[in-house]
This record gives sequence, C-alpha cells and structure tokens, in this order.
Amino acid sequence: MRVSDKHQKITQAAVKVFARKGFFNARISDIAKEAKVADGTIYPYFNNKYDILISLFEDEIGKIILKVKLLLENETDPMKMLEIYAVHHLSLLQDQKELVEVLQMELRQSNKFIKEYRNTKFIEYVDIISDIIHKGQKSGHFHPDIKPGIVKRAFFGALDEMSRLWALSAKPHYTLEDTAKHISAIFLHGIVTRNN
Amino acid sequence: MRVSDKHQKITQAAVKVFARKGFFNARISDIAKEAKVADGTIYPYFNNKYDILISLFEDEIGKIILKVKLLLENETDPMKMLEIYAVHHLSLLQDQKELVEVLQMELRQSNKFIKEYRNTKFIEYVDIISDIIHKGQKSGHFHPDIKPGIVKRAFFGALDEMSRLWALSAKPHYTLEDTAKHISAIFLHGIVTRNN
DNA sequence: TACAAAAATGAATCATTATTCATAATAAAT
DNA sequence: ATTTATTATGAATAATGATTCATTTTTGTA
Repeated sequence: MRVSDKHQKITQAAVKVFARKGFFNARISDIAKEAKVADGTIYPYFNNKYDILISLFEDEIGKIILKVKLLLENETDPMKMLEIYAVHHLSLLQDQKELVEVLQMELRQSNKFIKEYRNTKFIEYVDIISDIIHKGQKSGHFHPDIKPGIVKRAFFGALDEMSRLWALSAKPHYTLEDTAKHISAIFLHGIVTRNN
Repeated sequence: MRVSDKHQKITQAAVKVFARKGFFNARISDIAKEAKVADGTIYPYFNNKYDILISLFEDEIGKIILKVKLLLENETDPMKMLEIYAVHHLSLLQDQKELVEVLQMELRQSNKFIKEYRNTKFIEYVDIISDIIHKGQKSGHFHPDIKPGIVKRAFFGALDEMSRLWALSAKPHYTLEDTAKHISAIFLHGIVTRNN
C-alpha cells in the first residue's frame, strides 16, 4: 500500500468519526479502528489529533474550491454565477454529508484552539463570492453601493445555515436546487414587492 | 448569599471560561475559580458540565428573545421590523461578546452530544423572522412567493456569519448599525440594478 | 447562645486516552 | 537467500480532570 493511500484512509476515517461524535469525543482509537490500522500508525502521518482535523480541513476545502471554480469557469453572467455557487455549496451536503458536518464544526472551533490559525483556505472560498459581486458591479448588473465584503459573508452565512439545518433534520422540506435558487433570488432581487 | 445568586455567578463564570477556551478545553476547576467557589459547589446547581452549557444557552436565548420582542412591539412596518431584528442581533456582539461566542459554538455542537435535544428556544428566536415575513406578505409589502421558512434561516445565517467574523477579527471594518442595515437592505431590495 | 439544617468545601477517586516506543512484520536491495 | 530499511503494531505510560462525599462552615431558629 502506497504511503498516500494510508494518509487518505486515515483522513476519510477521521471524517466519519468526527462527524459521528464530534472532534473532542472522537477517540484516536476510533479513527484507527475505522481506518483499520493500529493506533500508533496514525502518528507517522499526523503530528497529533488536532493535526488530523486541520489538514483534513485544508485538503477538503481545497478540493471544494477547485470544483466550484471549474463550474464557474464558463459562465459570465454574475447573476448565474451566484446561483451556481449556491447550488454547489448546498450540493456538498448531499454528496458529502459527513464532511460538511465536520467542516462546519471545525469552522466554529479552530480559532478557539489556535488563535494564530488564519484559515486562508476558507477565506479563499468565500472570496469567490466577493469576486462575483465585483464583477457584477463592473458590468453594471449589481448596484454599485453594495459592499462585496459584507455580501460575501451574508451570502455564505445564508447558505451555510441552510446546510446546517439540513445536516440535522432528516428530511429537507425543499429540494436542494430550489432552495439554492430561492436564496440566490432573494439576494439578487430582494423580498419586497415592486411598489414599495 | 441567595441560592439564585450562586447559580447566576456560576453561569456567568462559565460564559467567560467557555468563551475563552471552548467547552471541551474548559475545566470545571476553571469555572469554579472564575466564580470564586469550590469545584464541588457547582454540582448542587448543575448536574454536570454539559448541563451548565445547556441551561446557560436556554436562559440567555430566553432573555434575547424577550428583548427583541420588546423592541419590535411598537413597530408595524415589516421592513423596519426586519431591520430592528438585524440591528439587535449584531448589537449582541457589542454588548455581550463572550456570550455570543459561546452561543455560536453551542449551536454547532449540541446536536453532536444529544441527538434528542430539540433546541426549542433557538427555534423560537428564528421564528420571529418568519413571523415578520408572514406579516409582510399579508400586508402586501413582501412578495407572496417568498418562502418564510427559507428566508428565516437565510437571514439569521447572514447575520450570524457576520457576527462570527467580528468575534474573531479585532476590528470590524464597518459599524454595527451600517452593517445591519446593509444586510437588511439586501434582503429587502436585492443587489441587482433595476434594469436587470 | 445552642442546636439543627443547609450549603459549601476540596482532596481523593477512578476512569479515560493521547502518545510513545520496543518489537514485529513487511518490503527493498544486494 | 540474506541483509537492511521501512513501515506497522498495540501494550504500556503518564497525565488529566469530572465527579463524589466526608468534613467544615454558614445560616436560620428557638
């Protein structure tokens, strides 16, 4: 077995176990068992338990970024781009529920452990949104007074809260696609009727 | 010292300690020290460590709900109501930074511990948003096709992500008030220019 | 003041687990 | 086939910290 395979096997096992029990309640022995290796085998590959979480986070967000950038590549309409981002983000839950749960947890926790951890990968992910907003402002599609730095957080937060809800409740009330489009539409057009 | 005082003293100490170290890294002895009581004194008031977090959560969200309901009481315009909610939510960070950090953490974690914990207090808090949306639809201010169940999560998520960001970064780029209004305005009117 | 009840104390218990490392197994090289 | 290097094993270590409870202190009452 190639070295990288074992690294990946442990990462995948950790995603499962962290999702099931949370980071702190997860035991190294749980991860080892899930990965079908001995407890000690984890340590040549990761410095410690927390290192598993961090590198998992960076690796997986990296993949997510690559994928959404690929999806956006051939689209030029900023309105459609926002919708693509939304659909992609919510799709993650469908395709990789366990991973999403872990990423959400980690996002709220890591800064409690390591104050200096800047989480640049995550910033790169949300900056895709502000890039779209900028683009839309240049092309005249989006209002020039809108602040991309605020919209990116608001849009991400809206999607992620939806995602969090679904991760908990067994059955979503609406389809992923409809919800993503609904949220995009609200950000694009607002909720007030025209005569207000 | 009245019994309720000690209960409250421990709760307040726990908020400080949980905010500083996170729930799992917080020691009972840390909380006891912060509250200036002996370790054992905590147990007549709380069943266990996790019980501190849960009751803290319910109590404090309860207060937050009361306050925002009071603020909304004399307002009838649903657009203004949404803005009031936003300002209030972001104000929490200013007034009670530590509490907000703890609530955010807890929100992402509790369901990992206790699957059956329904968190009804939190649901009550976000349902205030959907009530506003309903009201706005009845009065014709808001578009009838908007789904209140989605908007409430999106709006809350947007605000809370902003809040999370500020809890981490030392200095917010914008004022609380401006940001709350900006986010409300986006939800109300969208970001696209009229000719789209 | 004396007594009883209630509340608080904090040292001891006892289970828990991340990490280490001597040993074993496997793979690579000669 | 034999030696060497690499990788994996899992029992032992060593620290940790939530919770308990026998004892002390405080409070309330007569």
